[in-house]
Amino acid sequence: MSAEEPTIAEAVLNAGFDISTCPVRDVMDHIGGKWSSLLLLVLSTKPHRFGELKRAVPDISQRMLTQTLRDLQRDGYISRHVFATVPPSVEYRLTPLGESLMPALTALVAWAVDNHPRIAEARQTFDAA
Amino acid sequence: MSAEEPTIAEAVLNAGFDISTCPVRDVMDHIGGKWSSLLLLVLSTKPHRFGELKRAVPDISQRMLTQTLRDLQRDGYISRHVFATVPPSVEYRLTPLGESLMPALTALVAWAVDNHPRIAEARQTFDAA
DNA sequence: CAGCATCCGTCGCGATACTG
DNA sequence: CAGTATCGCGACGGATGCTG
Repeated sequence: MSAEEPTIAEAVLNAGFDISTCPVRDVMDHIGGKWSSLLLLVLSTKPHRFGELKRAVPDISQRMLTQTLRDLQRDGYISRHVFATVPPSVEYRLTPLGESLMPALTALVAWAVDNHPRIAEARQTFDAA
Repeated sequence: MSAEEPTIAEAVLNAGFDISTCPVRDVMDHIGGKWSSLLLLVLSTKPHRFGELKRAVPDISQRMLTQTLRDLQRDGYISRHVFATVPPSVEYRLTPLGESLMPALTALVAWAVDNHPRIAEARQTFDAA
């Protein structure tokens, strides 16, 4: 049964991918957002407060930070803890589910770092024509 | 030097991530597109012609198929081979660079398949409140 | 400090029609 | 068969100002 075992790609493809049930779309469409992966990466080092996240990702707007954090929370990647202090503070941290995603995500990031020069080169070559 | 070795996340974060140089953004922003990962997945099984890709991903528009393929080609993930037959046929296949990406990408896909139920559950819980 | 509300521009993406 | 061209909408996302 090992000789003709379908690859992961084949398995997913053969399952068909209706937009409502396809895990690839459901997951990729969310962590593929403009800020999601970056925020997950930041939170993977340690829990952060709202302001810390804003400073860690300088060019994110307050609006998108709030919205992206809520989306990540909704999907169960991160948790939100409110401390009723004065002034108030809110801490965000990865959930176990979020942590379980990190190996795969960092693998992709590591690939990106390694192959970034090659991509830049490919782009130059393509644009030259 | 192994005790305090920075993680991949820390390394990327400490390097700062200007929008022009950050590999995470540069790569994620592209393969995070609506169709990119799906097409790469399809092409990872074997080379496909334009029409085959269209049938393999039924709900993609011709416009987005053309555009996404061109973007993937520009970044060096796939190559395009024209056969001057009648009628004409064009074959797309992964480049070595594209193939080198697949392990990391399929790892993410595998995670998505495994944890899809958990995400759906998290969403339900969140939306209930 | 940690948001929410509003306005507004950009662009991703689909639908349709046309071409070599 | 494998595209290109044009149109249009809706979502994404930035800037600004207000609140508990």
